Amino acid sequence: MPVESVYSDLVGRLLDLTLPVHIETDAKGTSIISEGDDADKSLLLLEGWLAFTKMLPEGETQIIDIMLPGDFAILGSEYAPVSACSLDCLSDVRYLSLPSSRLNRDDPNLIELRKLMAAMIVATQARTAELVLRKGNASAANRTAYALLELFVRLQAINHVQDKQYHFPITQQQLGEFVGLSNVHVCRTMRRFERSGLISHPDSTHVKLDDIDALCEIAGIDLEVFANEILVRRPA
Amino acid sequence: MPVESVYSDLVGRLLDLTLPVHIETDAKGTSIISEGDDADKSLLLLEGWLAFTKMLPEGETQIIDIMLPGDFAILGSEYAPVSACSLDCLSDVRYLSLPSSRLNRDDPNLIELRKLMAAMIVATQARTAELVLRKGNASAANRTAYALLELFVRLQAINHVQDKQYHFPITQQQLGEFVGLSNVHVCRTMRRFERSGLISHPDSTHVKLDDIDALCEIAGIDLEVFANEILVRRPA
DNA sequence: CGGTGATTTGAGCATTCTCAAGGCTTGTGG
DNA sequence: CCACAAGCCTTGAGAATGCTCAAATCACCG
Repeated sequence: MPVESVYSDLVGRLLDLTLPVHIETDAKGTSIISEGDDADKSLLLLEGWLAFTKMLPEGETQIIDIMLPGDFAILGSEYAPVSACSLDCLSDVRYLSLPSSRLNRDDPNLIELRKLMAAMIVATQARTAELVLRKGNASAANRTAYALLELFVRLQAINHVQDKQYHFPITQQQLGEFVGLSNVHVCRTMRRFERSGLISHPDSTHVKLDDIDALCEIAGIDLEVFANEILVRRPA
Repeated sequence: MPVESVYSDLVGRLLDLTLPVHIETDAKGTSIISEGDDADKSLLLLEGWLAFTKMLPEGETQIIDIMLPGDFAILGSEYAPVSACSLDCLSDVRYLSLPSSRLNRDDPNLIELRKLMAAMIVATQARTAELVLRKGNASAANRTAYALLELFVRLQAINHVQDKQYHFPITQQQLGEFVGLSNVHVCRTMRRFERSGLISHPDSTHVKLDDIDALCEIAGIDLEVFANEILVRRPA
């Protein structure tokens, strides 16, 4: 399903403004931007999964945030033009690239657009805050369950979940880089979930959350409260 | 030193706009906002230290980000009005509270103001990304050295560092909540630094970084590159 | 000078990591 | 259609980092 139908307000507004916007595409594995690059622009993801990543000098990689279709992010701004992260394609992607200067003019249409962008920034910060919380204090099971639920909630909001099941294009290694575990321990944890009947793998690129209540229990979240925090509350 | 002189452009612009802005004050230990509260506003810190915090159900607290004088943060926005974090005073503070609606109008003065705000958001995201990176992969020494250097760089940018030394109003417990270590292990790590001559404590509320190069080595950062990423590059 | 809260140090324990090896799946070329 | 290669998943065993519990010391404040 094209995300345009879901996020039609934001995308529609952008296109209405006749901004010099063109859709770009990149293949899985490509790096759109590298840490330290100059980038005075924002990005709206239309299709696929993107990861903000950082590396320690020793080569350890960390995924800071995963962008899903419809998500918006500021990569850099005029007075802070250095990208703090790399931006890697976890799957094939389509996105809009938006120069900062185009979004900050006096134009009544932009007021509404900026409201939406502010909401997305707040949502992103909320997600990252949850990630930090879990990395600091939580067990491997907690973090893994949380990651599966976060993706579930966000994908559900854009109609990418069917029958508690969604497309999962990343490896256990990458999931580990996201939640802060070794690939080995991700595997153990997921296998444990599977054997307990919490999740299953209909095929190698999908995951199904069979017992969402149990996962919420392990992750320590109330699904409804959680969704309120990390999703943009769309204007009616 | 009043931060107004340093951040005069941002504060000055705010005051110039005759926005209905008034300075608020709160005492150390106070909670300005709680996780889940409605908050459709932003905040500009003038003096003192603030912490964004979150808690797991079991009671484990995590500091997500520390705000220092001059820092700006969006707490919530119209379409994402629920605060994802609590906001606690690590010291006595003075700050401006700014309703979102006031910052998003058609007004030439606001264009420049929004540029500054965008830069602060990017800087905050960069800091948080670094924090996530370190929580995921780094040792206790790395994380502790990093935290000390992050505060050093940020405080230096607002002239709050003298002779490699700065005011440090938080406990080891709180530092642990920030870097994701137990208070016991923070203590061990800091004592090790002290015995190795990397840091010292001129008095109980100050810390001095005696060997910054060694700390950078441990934290795995290049101070100049790092400053470029996490600081706002001020317009000339 | 007692009391409260913070820091310091020790000892044992637990979670997760690293290293290693085997199996499975997918794609490619003969 | 089969053989092989590459990448990913799975499982085991030992090692290490950081945690918890506990107790002693220290600093500040009324």
